[in-house]
Amino acid sequence: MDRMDTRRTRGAGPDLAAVARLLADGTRAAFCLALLDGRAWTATELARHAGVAPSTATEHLHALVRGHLLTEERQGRHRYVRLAGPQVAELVESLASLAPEHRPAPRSLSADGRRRALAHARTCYDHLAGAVGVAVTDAMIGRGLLDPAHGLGLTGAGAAWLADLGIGVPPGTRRPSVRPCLDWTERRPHLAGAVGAALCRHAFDAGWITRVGSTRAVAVTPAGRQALHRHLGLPGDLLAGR
Amino acid sequence: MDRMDTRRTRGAGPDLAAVARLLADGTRAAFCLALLDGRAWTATELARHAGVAPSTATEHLHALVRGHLLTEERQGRHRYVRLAGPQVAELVESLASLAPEHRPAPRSLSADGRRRALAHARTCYDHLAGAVGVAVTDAMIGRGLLDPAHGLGLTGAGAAWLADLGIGVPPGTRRPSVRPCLDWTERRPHLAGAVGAALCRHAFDAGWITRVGSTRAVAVTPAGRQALHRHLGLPGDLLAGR
DNA sequence: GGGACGTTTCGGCGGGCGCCGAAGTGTCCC
DNA sequence: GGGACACTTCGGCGCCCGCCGAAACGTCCC
Repeated sequence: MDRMDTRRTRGAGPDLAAVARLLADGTRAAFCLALLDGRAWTATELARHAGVAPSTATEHLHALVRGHLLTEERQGRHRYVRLAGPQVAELVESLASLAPEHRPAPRSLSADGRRRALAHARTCYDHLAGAVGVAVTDAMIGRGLLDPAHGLGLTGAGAAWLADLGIGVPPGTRRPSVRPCLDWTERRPHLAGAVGAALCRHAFDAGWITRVGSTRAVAVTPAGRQALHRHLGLPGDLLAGR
Repeated sequence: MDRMDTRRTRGAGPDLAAVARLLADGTRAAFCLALLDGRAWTATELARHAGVAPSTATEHLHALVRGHLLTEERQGRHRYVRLAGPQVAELVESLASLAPEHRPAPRSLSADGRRRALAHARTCYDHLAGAVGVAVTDAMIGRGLLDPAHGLGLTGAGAAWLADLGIGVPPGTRRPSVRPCLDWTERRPHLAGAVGAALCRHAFDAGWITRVGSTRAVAVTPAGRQALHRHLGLPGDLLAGR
């Protein structure tokens, strides 16, 4: 029997495998995890982040762009890449959530700490996730700012609340203003979409939250605790972390 | 520089890549797509389905079980495997939804037809998805059988409605009785969880829907159209497909 | 123009891994 | 017991592909 015949593994096969193969490499996976912060990175930044030569990074980025997981944007001698969309971010998140690191009974103490920090509060693409993200969403529903009956649509009161905080939501965006996004720790929808992104950006700008090191985990600052208590009635102990 | 140092690709790397690598092979992907019907398959069935030797299938199944994507159950000389849970099914679905086959502007006419059939109605793990699945869920919300305010919880009227149809939902199950599941065609939650599974099973048993060939696509039968119109008020033309 | 720098292309190397067939183990049933 | 059958283990083959460094290309800025 001809060998070529049996080697359909890498060649034809279901298209599903082609997408998975893009994320099956440690370096490309590291790129996507880094890009999960929603920002655009240059090729060199990603190369240094993952610890590979620039030429290697170029090849990986080509593959990811060709596979429609990333979009690129050239500016002068720089090449910026970002995740191609929320679906890609969700895919990366759900892959990570099935990894051994996030399975019950974690191995090491440091891994456990990392896991808990991420479960508490983190960015998911461009909005807040984790226990804090879910708590914020629940509080907004409880105060009538979001309408759970219409896919977490923004109510009139919600729009006023945002305006009151000085949070503007770009109206021209194609994305639905709010969109539920399942959380891997809570398995419950939380606030994504344009509103979620705007809220998250404001929380960073106003110093409510800060990034923990260079990870996706975030910490709620004392000012953030105060603000979230005043504006949403969230209890201080929930936001204290741990 | 030592070569071992730079070869962290396959070895260490982010755990995300390890999960993706399990689905990055055409044969393993074919296994998971087949298992997406929610049933348990034997190793030999899967081997024949994917066109590989039994020994090859064994190795793949070991990898998938070790990676917690599949669970196994030995019965006599048979080894049954099934997807490890709804999260895995969702992962496989979202990988497939990002594959070129499901991207806008499909290539061939046959691929287009397949795509449309799947978009219309299909099984997703153990419940209904596609336009029909979403329509059923919407109708149930509209009739007060599901409560969108509590994560698509079953209302009292909903429980009575199910009982009236003779649909029993196993109470001992750990899974939440209803659970939203995002649809790749509609990008909207539809009815999953124990209730979704029971409803889907009943629809098959009562002859409301039938499988199209050996794919995951399903067709609504004339009897099914009648039943869905009577019990949920769904219009006949929506269910006619195409 | 010329140097600095971000990015790309290309060759070459080497390990990982998916494939098979043959032989071995366990289960079922006559 | 003995044969059929589902599954597993093992050895070997060969391709895929990720890695690098060197050199080329573009852009920017002095």
